[in-house]
Amino acid sequence: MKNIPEKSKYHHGDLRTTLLTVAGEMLKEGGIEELSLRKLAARVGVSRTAPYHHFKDKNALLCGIAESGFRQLHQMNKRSFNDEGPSTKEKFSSFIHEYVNFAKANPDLYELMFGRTIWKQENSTSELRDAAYPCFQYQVAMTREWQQLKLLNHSGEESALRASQVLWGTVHGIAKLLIDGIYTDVAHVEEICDYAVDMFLVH
Amino acid sequence: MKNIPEKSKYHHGDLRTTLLTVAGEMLKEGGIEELSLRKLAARVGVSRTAPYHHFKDKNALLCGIAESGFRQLHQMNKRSFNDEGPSTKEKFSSFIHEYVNFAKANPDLYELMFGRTIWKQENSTSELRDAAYPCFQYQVAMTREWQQLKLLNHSGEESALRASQVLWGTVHGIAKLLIDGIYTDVAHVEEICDYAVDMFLVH
DNA sequence: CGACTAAATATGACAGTGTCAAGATTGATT
DNA sequence: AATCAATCTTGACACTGTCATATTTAGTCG
Repeated sequence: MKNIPEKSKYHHGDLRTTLLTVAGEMLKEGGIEELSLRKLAARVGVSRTAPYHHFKDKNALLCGIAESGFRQLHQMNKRSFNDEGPSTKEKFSSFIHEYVNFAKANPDLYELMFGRTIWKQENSTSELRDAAYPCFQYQVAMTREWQQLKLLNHSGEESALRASQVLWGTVHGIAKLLIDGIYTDVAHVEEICDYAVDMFLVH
Repeated sequence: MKNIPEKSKYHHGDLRTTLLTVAGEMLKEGGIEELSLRKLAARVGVSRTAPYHHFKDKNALLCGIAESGFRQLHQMNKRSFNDEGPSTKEKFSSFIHEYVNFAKANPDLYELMFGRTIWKQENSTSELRDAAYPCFQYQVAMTREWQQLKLLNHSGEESALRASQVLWGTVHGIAKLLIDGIYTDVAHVEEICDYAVDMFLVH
């Protein structure tokens, strides 16, 4: 059993978790560009290379942070979708709003989760993919149900995968435009989301 | 003395343009992470700090590259929208497809154009904004026309701005998910775009 | 309990980055 | 012909990620 040491200075005991936590804090404070391994190590009170015994490289650490982000997002979607209270239509609207608001509330985490940094050219850890793919698939499952209930505007043959790719594209795009600073009127996010919902619903 | 074979010229003559061109090439070849000022300078055959007489810093150079990207994109939209041949519905479909294919064909340029690198925290040059904003506004104008022709699915009060924000969000999101390596099936882009078009059209 | 091993941490080093300060060279203007 | 501002170079600095190597500690086994 590992007990959290209080005075032991050489061996930290729980460095991996601490690194992830503190790195998450730094991400929230100063964005990805302020997050360097050296600053992180200094803040945790450890040498510059100590993190390398818990993460293969910086990319692996970033994957670790993103991993927890995907678990959060997945859980948020599940909780919302399984809520017995609201109607299906309301839950569809909630999905759009909550997704965008998640990105708005955690801009740097979202940026990391979906940025090319960790996804491009085989950078993604298998652990990251294990957290992300179920999250993606859940969105397809939700879309399938909305589709079967004839909620979504569409003609021709239905495809839950294609529809979810479009829906996801929409929320992702809106979120990205917001947090990258291109949409400057953050105040109108809800209006944009409402409009998106209205454009997708069948009338 | 220092005699560079062929033509030894201390003053380059057109360094600013050359830097933008070569930087664009390097961006296309190895992505943004391979584009460093020092490598650029070396490739152009100039000292590391020479670029600083033409661009305030690296960010200004990146803004310059993105600038031409926005002019390209704007022109593409204009040409497509003013084409007399196809129907309005077909032009709406073209917009979606062409936008996503532009991003697919120039992934790193697109990434740069819409990335937080140049937009976040007052990084954007005024010249960049002068190129980008008209491009954005043109998309609103196109959307307004589609809306007035009752092409787009929607109930309630219409807003060209809101609709264009949603449409733009959709194409931007699909493009981003593609070029960031999250959608791995690049082969199905056209299908996704077709599906998006179908979801937005009124039936 | 002591010895040994493997895990965890530290130090030094290296190549790479953006960018500033100060000096060198040049083309154009006076 | 002399001057001057624009242009380019060299040197330097503080960062960064990461490797090789040495040091310390925790856990295990005899």
